[in-house]
Amino acid sequence: MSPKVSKEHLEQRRAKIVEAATQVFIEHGYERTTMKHVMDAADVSRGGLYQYFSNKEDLFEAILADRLLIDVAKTDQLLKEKVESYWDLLLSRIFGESKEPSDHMDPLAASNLEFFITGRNDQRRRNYAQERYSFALKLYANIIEAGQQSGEFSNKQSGEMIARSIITFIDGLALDHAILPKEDVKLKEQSSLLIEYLRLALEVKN
Amino acid sequence: MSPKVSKEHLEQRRAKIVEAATQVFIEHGYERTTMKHVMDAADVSRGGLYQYFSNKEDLFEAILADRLLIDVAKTDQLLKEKVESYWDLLLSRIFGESKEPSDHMDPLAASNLEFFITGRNDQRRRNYAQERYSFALKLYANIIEAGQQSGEFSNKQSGEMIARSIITFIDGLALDHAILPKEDVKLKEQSSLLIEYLRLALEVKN
Amino acid sequence: MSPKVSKEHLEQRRAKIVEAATQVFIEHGYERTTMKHVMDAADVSRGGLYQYFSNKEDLFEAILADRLLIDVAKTDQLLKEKVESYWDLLLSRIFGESKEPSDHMDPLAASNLEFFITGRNDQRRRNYAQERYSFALKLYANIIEAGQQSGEFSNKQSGEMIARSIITFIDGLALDHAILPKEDVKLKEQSSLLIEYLRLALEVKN
Amino acid sequence: MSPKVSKEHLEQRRAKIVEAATQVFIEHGYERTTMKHVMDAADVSRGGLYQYFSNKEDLFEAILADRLLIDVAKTDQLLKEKVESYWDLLLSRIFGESKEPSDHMDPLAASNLEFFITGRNDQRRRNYAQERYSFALKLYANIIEAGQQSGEFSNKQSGEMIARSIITFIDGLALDHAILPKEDVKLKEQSSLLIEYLRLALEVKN
DNA sequence: CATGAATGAGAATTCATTCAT
DNA sequence: CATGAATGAATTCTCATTCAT
Repeated sequence: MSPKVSKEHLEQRRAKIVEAATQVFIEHGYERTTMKHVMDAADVSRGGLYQYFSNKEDLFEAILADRLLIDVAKTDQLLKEKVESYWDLLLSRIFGESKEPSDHMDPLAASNLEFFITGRNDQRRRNYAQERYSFALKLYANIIEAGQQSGEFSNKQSGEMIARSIITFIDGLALDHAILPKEDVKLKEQSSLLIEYLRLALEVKN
Repeated sequence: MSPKVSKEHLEQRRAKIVEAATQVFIEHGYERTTMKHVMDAADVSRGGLYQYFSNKEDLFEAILADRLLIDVAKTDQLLKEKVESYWDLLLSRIFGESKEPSDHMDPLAASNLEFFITGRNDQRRRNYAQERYSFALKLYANIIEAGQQSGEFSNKQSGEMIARSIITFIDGLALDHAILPKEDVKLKEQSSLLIEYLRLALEVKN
Repeated sequence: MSPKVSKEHLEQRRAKIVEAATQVFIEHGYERTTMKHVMDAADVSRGGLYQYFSNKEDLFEAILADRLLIDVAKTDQLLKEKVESYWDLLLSRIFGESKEPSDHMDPLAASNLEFFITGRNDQRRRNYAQERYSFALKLYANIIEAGQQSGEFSNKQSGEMIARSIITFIDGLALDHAILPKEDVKLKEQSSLLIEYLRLALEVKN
Repeated sequence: MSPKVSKEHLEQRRAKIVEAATQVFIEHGYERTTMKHVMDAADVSRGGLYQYFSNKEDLFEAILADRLLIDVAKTDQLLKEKVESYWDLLLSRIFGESKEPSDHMDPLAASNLEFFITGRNDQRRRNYAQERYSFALKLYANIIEAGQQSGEFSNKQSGEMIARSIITFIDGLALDHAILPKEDVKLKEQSSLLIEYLRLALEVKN
């Protein structure tokens, strides 16, 4: 009994839904998008949608997981390519390849925050949030601690705490960016301040 | 001519609703609380509730406004009492009277963020968010700039940008505190890092 | 124990409510006006309003009754003044003093129809409707029959049936006038047709 | 790809709702019927009902549209069959196949009037009313004008105005029939008067 | 597997009427 | 008498989820 449809076909269909749903979530936010929105955007039937994702939460988590995978892949490549300096590595981790502050932010970030904040009383969601947090924390902390051991960074501050404060600040930026007009957040300038701070805190040589 | 009930009674009733609603919002968050929740908690009838607040948004904004008033009053008093050093003033503005990092956070903060983030596509809500942001920004910026002019703080960094980054970081803390278990946010430690950073950025003497 | 307030005062108050309510009913129609609308327009308190009229239906009926009284008074005067010809009498009864078709209609007529048609399943309302119908019928019929007896009108058609058809046609006009744009109803022209018809049916000499 | 249920099934279901709703509207009138009434009568769930009709207004308009279609079909057939005399055509248009006054009236007529009269301040409803009026007007006017051109009717009166007055009178009849007891309206007799009038106005030969 | 019709719990809001002061 | 706060029944509409075909 071979499956009626190929695995690729299923994968394609799923990918199409994920992509369409991402756009919908970006546009309407997590709470306000309905399964109907997704159905229409992905051109799937109700039943079809539920075949792949058993509810809105599941769908959103799938999007997050997919993106995490991509993110991890990027980081892995980063680690392979450029280890000239941990400082550069840290910057590219924070700001992407350009290693420079930009006035752009992941368009899904707002819905992301929304997802976790509206679900903060739900244990499942809390666990998921924590998992993701731990993951990100480890990522930053590893880089910083490696830099400290190599002597590139100072040991004055705990690497983990610096990592935490990076995440906190970026979360704050994402939040304000979601809520306020661009003129108010000054994404770029604030990012520069963050770099400035890190340079001081880590006593980066150069 | 003679009103049925005294003005105080009305105020009391309103206050009772506001208080009860605050607890409900703290417990369930903004999106998840329903007017029914509030009715039950405040022991008011449906109609009674709607007499005072014409919908959930209105009710929540009333709570925010009430709290802002209290906050402003506190700040005013602060300004009258202690102007020994702008550094102290800034700290008491950030952490309250104790001027010290604590592991406690305004319990309504989470719903607050939720309110603004789920309503980020609503113009009315955006305006409201911006208004509140501007208000807070001015508050911090004024203190910092006064400190700079007095020579207590360095001019190296723009006072306004520092003010912005304080807000961003605090927002990030509130967000993470809402979502993650206490052990992860390390409110107190991160607050200390913030102080450390400000000390560096403002080149506070002492 | 003399009453605390004079009877005139009460009458004035009542009249004020009736007048304001009339305007409100004209503007919003019967179903759509709320007691709140009336309260605001008449500048009375809720309780005050209910003191005079125990509900919306009662209020509306009071308005109708008041207007009927005025109408009856006018007719009485008509009868005293001008009995030169029953034809003239009939016309002034239908079109008012001018005895001529006009493009204007009692502004309350629409709410009137609405009142009776939405309440057509209510026995009380039906009775009231019938009462008013009988009254109007008698009015027209009396004039026509008197004209027939005087020889001014022909006996070919039953006076009562003509009276009925006058009412029916006027009701139809009121209805169409309420619903359709002025251009479509052609109130004046249709009224002229009615006269034309009556002239034929009654074989009016002149 | 394969739809769950046949198109016929959907049509049947829709038809069932329309039919049930028609009965409900006849019984309670437009304003007084609630979607719950319809749900119960049609044995549909709330969601099911809203799947087909997005609100009460939509539902009612659907009923009207369905009936208009039937009406148009009947007229078309009429036109094909009997063009012996325009007079007969006119009568069958007014009174149906029997061409004779009857003491019966479309049971939905009352709700129909109610629908338009309670919605007279709503632009959408007004447009709809006008559209329907224009349609009916053209229908009558066409017949009369054709009769005038053929010489069967006199040109003395404008065909369009006669058409208007027919509609006005029928509307009046429907109104009175909705509100008053049968004994008062005398539908049959008044219809005869209408015929009499038309015969005079059009100077019908025979 | 895919479809989309059907379900029904639940939330918001309105308003006539009552009644304590 | 007058006031207007309080009540709560009633209604509309939405949407996640199920399930027969």
